[in-house]
Amino acid sequence: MDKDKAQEIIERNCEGDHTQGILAARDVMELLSGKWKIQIIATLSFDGKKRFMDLLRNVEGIGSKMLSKELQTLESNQLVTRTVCDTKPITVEYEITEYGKTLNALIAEMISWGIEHRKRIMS
Amino acid sequence: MDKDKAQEIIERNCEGDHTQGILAARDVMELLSGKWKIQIIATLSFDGKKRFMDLLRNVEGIGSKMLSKELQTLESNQLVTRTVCDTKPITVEYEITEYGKTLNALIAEMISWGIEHRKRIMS
DNA sequence: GCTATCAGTTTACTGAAGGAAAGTAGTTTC
DNA sequence: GAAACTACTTTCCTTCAGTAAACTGATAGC
Repeated sequence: MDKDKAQEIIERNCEGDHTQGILAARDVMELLSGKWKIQIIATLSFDGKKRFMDLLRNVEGIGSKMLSKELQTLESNQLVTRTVCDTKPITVEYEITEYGKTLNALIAEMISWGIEHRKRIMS
Repeated sequence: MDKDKAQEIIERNCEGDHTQGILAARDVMELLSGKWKIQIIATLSFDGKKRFMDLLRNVEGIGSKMLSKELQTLESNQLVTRTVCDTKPITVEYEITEYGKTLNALIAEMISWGIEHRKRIMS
């Protein structure tokens, strides 16, 4: 999203009733709420498909209970897909969906703002 | 942020170690965590400065304890300013800072994604 | 004196988030 | 037959986010 478009969205929300916009932003926060969802989505976005154990190792600090729960809600929101592979022992692959990829711009915005924020905090 | 820049950020994170990016995104989620911060920031961004009671009325559903607590953390993060006015009875004005305004692009991105998401959920 | 407004604080409670560790179930390797 | 790997699930526990309602203390109007 370019700066003019961002400004346009903000301005559209400034005239009169901006309940819808705020509700929409709130939905997004809820969808991505908690300590892990962004990390899981980002990992799958950056590295491509991964198995359960790979995620357990790559998403630093998460436990199996949390990972399993978070993956379920991400799947129910159609942000990732789950594929059982007929290997021995069975493995399960998780991959980000096309829809999940539409979050890239938002995540990129978070990363760039977050990095600037870190710089500000440090100094 | 335009699409190319978003893509560039994502790609930069894809090569090798992307811990910093994920940590930065996590920071942002933490900074904006909870049910109210985005709503408060958005209200102050859209409508300009507001007093405590105005916010209590405008941020739908919030109670005075939460509002007071959230405003304190937003102030400590330099996203809003608090100004006591020498009126009778005293009033306090909250206003978004220049720094807080740099969140506009992120909030706009959330709103636009959220609105598309709502459309998808409805149909 | 009674009520109301302003900007909160205090107390007491509930429910959800999250962590640690053990258990389940199938398969393969030693 | 024991251990190890796969992908979880279950149980138990603690901490924190959030809510409701009462209270504070100053001022102002009726």
